[in-house]
Amino acid sequence: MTTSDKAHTYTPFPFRLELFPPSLQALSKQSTNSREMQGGGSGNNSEPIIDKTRVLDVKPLRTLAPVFPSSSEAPRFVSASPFGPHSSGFSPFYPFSAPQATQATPDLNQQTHTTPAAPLRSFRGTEYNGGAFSGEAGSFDGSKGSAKRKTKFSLQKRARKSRDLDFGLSVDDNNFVVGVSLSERDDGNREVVHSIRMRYDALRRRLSQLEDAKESPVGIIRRADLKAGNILMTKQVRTNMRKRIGAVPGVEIGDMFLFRIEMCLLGLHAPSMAGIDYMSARNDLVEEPLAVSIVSSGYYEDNADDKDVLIYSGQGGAANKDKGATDQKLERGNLALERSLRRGNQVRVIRGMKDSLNQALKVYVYDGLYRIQDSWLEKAKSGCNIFKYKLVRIPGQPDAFGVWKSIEKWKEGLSSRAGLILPDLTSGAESTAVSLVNDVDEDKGPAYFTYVSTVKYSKSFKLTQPAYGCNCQKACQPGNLNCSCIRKNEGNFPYTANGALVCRAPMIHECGPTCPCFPNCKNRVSQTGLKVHLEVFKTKDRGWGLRSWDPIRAGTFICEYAGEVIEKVSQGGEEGDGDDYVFDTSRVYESFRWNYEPGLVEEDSSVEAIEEPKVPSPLVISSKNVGNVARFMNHSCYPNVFWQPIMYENNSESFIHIGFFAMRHIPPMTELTYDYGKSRVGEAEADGGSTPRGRRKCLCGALRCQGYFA
DNA sequence: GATAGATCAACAAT
DNA sequence: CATTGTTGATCTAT
Repeated sequence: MTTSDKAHTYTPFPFRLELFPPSLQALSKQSTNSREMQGGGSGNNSEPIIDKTRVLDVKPLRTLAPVFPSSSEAPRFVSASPFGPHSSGFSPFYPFSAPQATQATPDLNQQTHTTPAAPLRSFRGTEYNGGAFSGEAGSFDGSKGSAKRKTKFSLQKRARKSRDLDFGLSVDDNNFVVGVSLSERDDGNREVVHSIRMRYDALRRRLSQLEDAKESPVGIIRRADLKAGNILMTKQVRTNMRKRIGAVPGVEIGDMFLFRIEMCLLGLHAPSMAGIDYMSARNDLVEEPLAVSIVSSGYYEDNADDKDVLIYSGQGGAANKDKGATDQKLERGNLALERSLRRGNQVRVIRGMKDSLNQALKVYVYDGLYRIQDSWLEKAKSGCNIFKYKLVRIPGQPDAFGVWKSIEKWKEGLSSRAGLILPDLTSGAESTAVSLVNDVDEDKGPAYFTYVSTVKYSKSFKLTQPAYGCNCQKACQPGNLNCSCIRKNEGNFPYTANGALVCRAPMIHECGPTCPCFPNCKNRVSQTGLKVHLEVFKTKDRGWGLRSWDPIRAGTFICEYAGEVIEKVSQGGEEGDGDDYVFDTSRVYESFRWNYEPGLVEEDSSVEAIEEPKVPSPLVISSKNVGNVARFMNHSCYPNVFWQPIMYENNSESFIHIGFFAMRHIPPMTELTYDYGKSRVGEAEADGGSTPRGRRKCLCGALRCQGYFA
């Protein structure tokens, strides 16, 4: 097989050769070698050698006659798929040094995917994409300042009006069903993928919230993940339904998932449970199954220690309550993997592992494309035969699972973090250490400041409105409307059982230090300190930034904005004083949609939660001299973190805190960013194209970067 | 009191 | 249309 063979096969997709040019050749050679070696026993590599002589009673897989000449590596039957995986949008990410934008907004850097220029924007207000609520954002164009409040209410009305037609399966004139066009259901892109993911998780959190509030007998298993998935599947809010070999448009290496259903909705891995996804491949000679993706979840005895090599077990044969373990058969997924080995096909690999923050939960990472290099039969612990497949990662792809592995080692102290300056820059002020790292230059740390973990109000800024807490005697129970703290949240417990924020709201009311409920009350999420292991690190061109060693699930509380509440400086030239460390609720922030769509939940047929934050009076916090990790978070026009006002009382006084929450799932080592907003002063100068006076050039790198901020 | 293992209902794909 | 096999939350034992 030669490169030109490939080029010929993939003629419609010229990106293909740009993808992993050196590795393709290298790997082709490898797999050819391994095929040649098959008759002779073990390969010539140094991977774990399995004693094949111990396997009895079963014909070796190798007796299967190859269906195609070995040169037919490139499967013709998929020639119609949009292989340009990240084709157009292929932008490698550099987990340890890249500017945040590369990771946080890789999708927006390129938009030349195969999706036809469908009038996506013309769809009603339920459509939103990632952080930029484009459908609505348009209405903000040119709007200054006060326009925001007005829109907050009109947004509600419009959304409700648009829901008059049944959200069922009917397709409207534009071929859209709930915001996903027909063509996007076949072939996705980054925007659609982000949109579906956010809608899914918002719906899932809302369903969890409703379940939490029900008084259901213990032992009942609640699967909000499946329920949300089922609703979106039924409504056709899904993409990449056309199966394909190779990359899936819109899904990037390193993307993280919490539920199998998420991967079904995105077309990354269709089966909701089975570990092997395959498709029937046909040419003039035969029809045979070929594997397209696998999930290594820990259910079988896989070996997933190596970041580039995965020893994967076939499916079936596992013991369950009705029957004991049996030998696996060479059928379905197992057969597909075997065929893919012969054909040298790429196989997508999703690696599952325990969530470092909660061992009971699982996280999945899309680790890119692998090729199957070998297969054999092996005795499982049960004594039955199981198939084993050796998958090797195609070189040249950005690290994904490898990053997680490295972090594991840093945590265990097996290898130290390169460039570590301080193991804990908070000197114990936070319950979780915050690393200080610079692997970019010689800078030994940010300028001196005093670390505090919460916001400090001076006397004159105390709010004087009457403050009262709840009277709950234990932990506040979701659904208990006798709890005044819950009533203040419109009767909804603001957090799921896992502690994720369900919805944005004008204000979140938590139980305060003087509420009588137990300290383990789940309505104190923002008061229990840092939970994720954060790292302050030197960016290439934007000073210090913040990122996490732990995966962060959408809705997770990250930290609050600590500092000193200050009297708002009269706007004007004075801001040139150089206080870059200011948070100000009165700035103009990009509107975006994060909450669930009520039309998708029976209980919420006509209620729409208002998202825009609302504080009684502008709150300005300076963290220049006194602050916490939040002061290191950089701005992005396409952020992955948002702020949310939170109020709770202490000794009959209410205080507002600014909490930061994850907008979407954030894989480890991805820079955390939020929208700094724009000050209203100088807004009129903002149309000139260049950075207006007093503003700062934005380096976030997002496609929709506005060019400046602050 | 973390933590591993057992249990069980859910449900998309076939 | 019934079957299949794996999942994620919860329960139980250590």
